[in-house]
Amino acid sequence: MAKTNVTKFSSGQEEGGEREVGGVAGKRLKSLIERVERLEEEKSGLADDIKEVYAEAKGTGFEPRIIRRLIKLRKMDVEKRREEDELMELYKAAIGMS
Amino acid sequence: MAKTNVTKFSSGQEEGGEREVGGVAGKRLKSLIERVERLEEEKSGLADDIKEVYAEAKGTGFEPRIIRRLIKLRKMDVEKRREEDELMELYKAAIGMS
Amino acid sequence: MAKTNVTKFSSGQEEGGEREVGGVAGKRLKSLIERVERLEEEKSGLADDIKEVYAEAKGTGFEPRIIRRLIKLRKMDVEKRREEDELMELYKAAIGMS
Amino acid sequence: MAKTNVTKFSSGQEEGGEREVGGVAGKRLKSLIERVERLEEEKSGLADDIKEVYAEAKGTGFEPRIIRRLIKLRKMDVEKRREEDELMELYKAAIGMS
DNA sequence: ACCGTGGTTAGCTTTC
DNA sequence: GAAAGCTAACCACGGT
Repeated sequence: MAKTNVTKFSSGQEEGGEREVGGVAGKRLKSLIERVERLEEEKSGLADDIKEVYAEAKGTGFEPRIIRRLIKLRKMDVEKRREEDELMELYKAAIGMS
Repeated sequence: MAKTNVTKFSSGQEEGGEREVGGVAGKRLKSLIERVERLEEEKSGLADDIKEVYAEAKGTGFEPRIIRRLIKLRKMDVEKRREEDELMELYKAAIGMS
Repeated sequence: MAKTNVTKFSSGQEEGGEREVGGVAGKRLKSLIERVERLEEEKSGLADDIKEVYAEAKGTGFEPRIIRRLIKLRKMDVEKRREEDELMELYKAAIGMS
Repeated sequence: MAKTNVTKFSSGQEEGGEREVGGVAGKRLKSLIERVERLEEEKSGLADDIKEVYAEAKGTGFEPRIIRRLIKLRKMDVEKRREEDELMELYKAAIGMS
């Protein structure tokens, strides 16, 4: 392992920000954490959107369970096709056609 | 149960589109499915982004495992604070301070 | 929760066996642990067998990667069929044919 | 690379069996695949058995989570001891005590 | 309100 | 040592 960046970093939320324990590493870590948190927020927003769609579907008489199954099946189709393509690539590579 | 909307819907991908089994319901179902699929695609895009951030973190010497734990902790703190705030509001309302 | 079975139980391996902390619960817990451990041993034995088969395959000129892909594809077929059947059941249930 | 054995092999399940693409290699490949599949089936059977044990444990008031941790601990102990033994053998060999 | 199930995520093993 | 595939823990949802 090259660098280790072992950084003491308080887990509390002292408003106003980090004391310079760990120096620049602290800043960097904080930035990483905030990026992840932001992305996760967006992600869970989308999860909520999806739930809304299912709720709406249910409201108009479509069973969410069935829709879920259909979507799963379609996804499996896509994956199967992709998998087949990859296998084909493997074959080609094996016989020197890559 | 009011409406049931049971619609046979082929899971294959015949380009050109659905035969009119289910009529207008088929259209509606298809639309629902596509909305969900689109949202899930975006969602999994974000998941990939998050992975990239962790990869980058690792590349600069931060252990993803630790970062994950920090984020979890921060999330718990946030939720705890939110709950406390809600409780506080409740109390205020109870004593006519709202 | 009915029973809780909170049992102090030493994690060390004093040959000769457990002192009766927890009484009968200790015996029971030990038995459960040993059953799981035995099953996991068998399981990892099978994993080794599988590895051997791949090694043998490789030794006779078959690429393990390709075999893995083939097996995966076959498995996907099986799962897809199962999934389709379940969807069908769901449909039947939805229209009261269950 | 000595032999390559690249064999086109249909992933579908046409009952009645393989056309003779690849000849004897096809037979051999099929046999390999089936051996692996059989072993994996057994393996996943054992995984199910393990789940059952945990379910039973839970039913009688033991928390699976705790049992898992105990088992992990015990495994680590065993491995640690084995490593120590190996090291000991090494030392013995080094000083001519083997 | 709880249980069971299904889906997601993280950690581990193996491969290249 | 990096990348992928696999497995197992966790979490959230739907059903009872």
